[in-house]
Amino acid sequence: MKEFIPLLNKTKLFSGAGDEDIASMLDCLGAAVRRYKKGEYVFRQGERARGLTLLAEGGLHIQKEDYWGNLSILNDIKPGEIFGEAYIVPDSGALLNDVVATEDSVVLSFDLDRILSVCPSACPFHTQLVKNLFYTVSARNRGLVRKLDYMSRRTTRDKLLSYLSDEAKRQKSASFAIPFNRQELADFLSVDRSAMSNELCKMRDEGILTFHKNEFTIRNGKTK
Amino acid sequence: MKEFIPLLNKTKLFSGAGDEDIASMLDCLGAAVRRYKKGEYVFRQGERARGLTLLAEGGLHIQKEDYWGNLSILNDIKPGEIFGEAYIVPDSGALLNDVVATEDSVVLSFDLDRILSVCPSACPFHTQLVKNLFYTVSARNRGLVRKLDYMSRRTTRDKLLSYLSDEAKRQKSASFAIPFNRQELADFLSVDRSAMSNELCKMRDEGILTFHKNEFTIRNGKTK
DNA sequence: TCGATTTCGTTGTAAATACAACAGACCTTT
DNA sequence: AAAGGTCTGTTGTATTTACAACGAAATCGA
Repeated sequence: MKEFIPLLNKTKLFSGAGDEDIASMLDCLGAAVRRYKKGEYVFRQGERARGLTLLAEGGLHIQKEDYWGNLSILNDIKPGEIFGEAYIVPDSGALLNDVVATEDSVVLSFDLDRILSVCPSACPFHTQLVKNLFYTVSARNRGLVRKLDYMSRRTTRDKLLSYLSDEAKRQKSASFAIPFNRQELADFLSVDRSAMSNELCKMRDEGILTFHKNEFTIRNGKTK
Repeated sequence: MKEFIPLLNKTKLFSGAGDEDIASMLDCLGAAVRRYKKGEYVFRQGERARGLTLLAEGGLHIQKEDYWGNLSILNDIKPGEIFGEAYIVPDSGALLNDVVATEDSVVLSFDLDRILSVCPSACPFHTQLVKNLFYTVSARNRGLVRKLDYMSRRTTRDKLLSYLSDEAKRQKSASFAIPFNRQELADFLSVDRSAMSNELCKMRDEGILTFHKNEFTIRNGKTK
């Protein structure tokens, strides 16, 4: 378990913690390691969350598939990020989404009940952990609002531009990679893949942007 | 200020607090009262949040208007609910949305800095407050995910059905009122008002639902 | 290296949506 | 009661999108 300390040191959840803090938290919170092959489900819609979970290695998609097979991708999770954090409170109900490994992944899970209950003697960092958790949930909240902003655009082009320009701003570069292939991007923005592909090529021909696979470059300071 | 204690007693934020707890919190957190006429802005996009805010009376919409005048309604706030809670953490950046009073409203605001910093001696309830705050942000988080679920539907009909059936489930009744008129509902679901009105009437003619103004009834246990 | 699979772009058609314009119902105010 | 305004439903048209099908390119695995 100690092999994860260097990683955890860089996460927002353990921000401000020393190695010895993290070691005692891993123990106090009953951390467990799970490994998933690409394509395997970490959680399924309708389940109860089993605790706070953190991605150590690999990649995940938070997504949902309806009865007709339509896939909708809510979010992309990268190493060091937590997920399912909105379900660690009582009465949060069943999970609304599936969580799927997009590559071979390692997941750490922490005991549900011990996180929000105080154990001041054993874990001096516990207070800070709750605060960090709050920061993280707030950040997720703002991220969801940004996604709603993309989705509220009426046309595929506007959805694409708002997402891509936001991503450029977030990565502080006009050139950036996105964590989706074309089909996944379409499922993320809830549009048709072929229509989206068409629109991307039109924008490329108009000189608005260039791309190669999942690498995009926005031209002319188009940041709206 | 004490006139708000009965209201605050019923809010999730002060859940578990006694009257004396609330009174000392109001003092400790530097609560201030602001009043807004219908149509006035409580916050504007791009501002920095001034603190944690709670709606005491009236109604608010969290919304956004783009350069072309297209309105997008993110959320509806009712008395007892807090808003802007995702911005009380450091480095949260500027507000992404406007907050507008949909009727004459009374808003309580609490001091930003004192909420997450511990003041154990003065406020025995402070620890519980942070926990309640965390619960509330988590609940908001899940609400945003639900909204993303409506918005990810491809057709106006599916957007309407997912929203209305979800609202029926939430209000635990096949008959329920929504906090929007037609134009606002369209701006909430990001669809055209006339097309939406058309679709509503078609569904009524097909026997899927009935409505009168903002009162809807879903028939035949249609809850998908 | 070769074959199989996945990804991506392209096209055509049917369906759904946005937009504009308008009429009637309803509400408020005087 | 009348006038003015708002809200809602309706219709027609232009635009946009979804859907299906296919070929080429890239990727993967043996």
